[in-house]
Amino acid sequence: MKPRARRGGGRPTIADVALRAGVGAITVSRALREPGRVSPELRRLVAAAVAELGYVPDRNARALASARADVIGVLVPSLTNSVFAEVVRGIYDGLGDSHLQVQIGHTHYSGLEEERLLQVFLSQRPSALIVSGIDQTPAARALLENAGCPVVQIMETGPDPVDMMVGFSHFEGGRAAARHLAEAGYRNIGFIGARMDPRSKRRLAGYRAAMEDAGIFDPRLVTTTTVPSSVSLGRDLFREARAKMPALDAVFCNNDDLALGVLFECHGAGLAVPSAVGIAGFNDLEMMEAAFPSITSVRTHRYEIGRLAVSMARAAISGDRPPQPMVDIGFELMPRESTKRAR
Amino acid sequence: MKPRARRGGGRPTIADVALRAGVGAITVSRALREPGRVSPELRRLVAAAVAELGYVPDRNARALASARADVIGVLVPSLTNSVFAEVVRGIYDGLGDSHLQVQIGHTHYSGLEEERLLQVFLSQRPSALIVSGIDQTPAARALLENAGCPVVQIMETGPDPVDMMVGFSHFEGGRAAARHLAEAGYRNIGFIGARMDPRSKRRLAGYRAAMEDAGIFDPRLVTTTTVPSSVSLGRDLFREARAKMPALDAVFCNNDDLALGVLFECHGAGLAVPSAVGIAGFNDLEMMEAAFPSITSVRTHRYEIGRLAVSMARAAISGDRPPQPMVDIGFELMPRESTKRAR
DNA sequence: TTGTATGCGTTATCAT
DNA sequence: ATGATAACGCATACAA
Repeated sequence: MKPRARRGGGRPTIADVALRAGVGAITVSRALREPGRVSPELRRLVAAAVAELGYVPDRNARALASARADVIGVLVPSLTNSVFAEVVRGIYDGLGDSHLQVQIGHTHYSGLEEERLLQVFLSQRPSALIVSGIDQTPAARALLENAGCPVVQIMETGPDPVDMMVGFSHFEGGRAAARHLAEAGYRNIGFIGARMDPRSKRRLAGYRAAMEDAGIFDPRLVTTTTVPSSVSLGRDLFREARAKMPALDAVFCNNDDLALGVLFECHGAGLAVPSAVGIAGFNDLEMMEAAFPSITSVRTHRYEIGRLAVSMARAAISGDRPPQPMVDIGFELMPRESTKRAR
Repeated sequence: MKPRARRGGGRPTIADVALRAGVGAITVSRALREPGRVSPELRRLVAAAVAELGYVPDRNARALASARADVIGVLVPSLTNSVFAEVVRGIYDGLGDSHLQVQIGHTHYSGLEEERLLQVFLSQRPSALIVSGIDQTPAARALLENAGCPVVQIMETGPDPVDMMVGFSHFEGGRAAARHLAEAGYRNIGFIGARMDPRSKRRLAGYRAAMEDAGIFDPRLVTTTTVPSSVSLGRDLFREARAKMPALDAVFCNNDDLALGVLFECHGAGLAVPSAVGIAGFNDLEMMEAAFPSITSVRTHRYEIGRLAVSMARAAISGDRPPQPMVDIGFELMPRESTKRAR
């Protein structure tokens, strides 16, 4: 039977390299993936042949043969949330010179969407999976447990990790912020929250705990909505909160966007910050320090979470799982002008 | 010879489906990809078998066999820049129900890094490529021209597209902002710019053109740095600009982060906005409208650019290239309080 | 340490 | 419209 024309684009294959180097194809394969298992001499020959031919391994063929794609799947709620944008930056940076590729999926804060994306991702047999939060649906949880690859849950800590975990306690973060406001001398400290995803709810719980500790909790101090967060929403919610509780003299905001909105609303309404109104945010975006007055916030280590998640995943892929499968990376209260109340 | 155990994870394959449906494997393949070429009857049989077995096609095998991955490569400077985060959101949304996956690469504003990523991406034979800007290195340009897949350049318009293009004129955007400030009655209108990537430079050129038209250009009005943009940098640059030109009565900022910084610096220094200082930004982030006073900006249609780029790419993949390979999506000047100078 | 034979799951080619 | 067969390029299993 007559040999057919090659279907591929004529790119050099591993066989071409092997021929050129005068070795077997498998030796080329090994020299590229596990250089330690090939003699230095052959390794050199292979490297030379690769360079001369401009050989680039075909990822698709590799994935098919090994039943494993060099892909790390990442599930985040949204990339326009700059907090997750920074997590993703940390993830990319954590990749370093590995041949791993990142595949990002947006859950849009939906557990069902997370489930669906998990199915899609899993169908490619990723090398590892990074998912946001600890509130997966039971189905998603089952998928993760049977993923057959390392899994890292990020942004939060909690009991019962699927596999590995890097994050911090949003409850404690919320509590620290509220406690700070109370200690600064504010008495009617409101909570303003948008979107109210699970992490926001835990911040609210932390706020409540601190308020109850100080004996100054009042449910009317809490103003939330499921609407996505924005600066203008911060203005709106603050107006709403003040209408409900005119005595309000401070607010802890769900996140920094809202806090910025509150600051602008105060400017607009002629309310002095921090003397008439204290403001605290969450996440400590860069602008908090630059605002006038500068805004108190809870710094979260988003970039580091991304980096660490990848490094744990890579370790697990390599077979040496981190001794510490669960890392609480903490947070840091950043007290600033916006909560310096004159007593 | 004895049959070996299956290497794969035991997932049903196309052969299993074919057996179950009582058809050939290729018919299953076709029924899934080009239903129109399979008789309705067999199509039904195949669909049933797929459902019963829970068959999911193996992307890797598909990519290997067809020499084409269902991946659309996207190259952006950075994801922490919220402008590009929104572009990417548009891209994902534009995917709709297609089976395409997105692969994102960060060039970090480096032409060389863009070249490198292009090599990596190309090695997977993507279905399409979306790249940012029009300032590719000659090598990158050559790679794109020989990519063998549709290419969309985004964010800018310009002569000589590689293939397709969606964007707007940064020159005209900069010119419109500067002209607006001049028409508002400001005389000593500064330009503040960070990073100064090619697009920023074109905005600067637009600013200069408008200033020269008005006969009020002075090189000392321009303050730039290659440092990445941030709110605090906006404060610093504005201080620097004022030190250089005490008569400064307005600034057009490279982007909204800087503009916000200028606003805060004015607040801190007791400079009234817009009466003492006019401020205009670029991109029109959500917070511009919510700021106090609200900040004039040039609205750019980032999300739409992402959506459109994908829809053009998808059309080209399907063989029907858009009649209009080059789309200028425009921009919109958003005049606000920050430039309402009392004459 | 190196090589041989074989399989990975799918699609392109060609024939019917 | 449907099917048989041969790639696709690489990695696994096993032998040497």
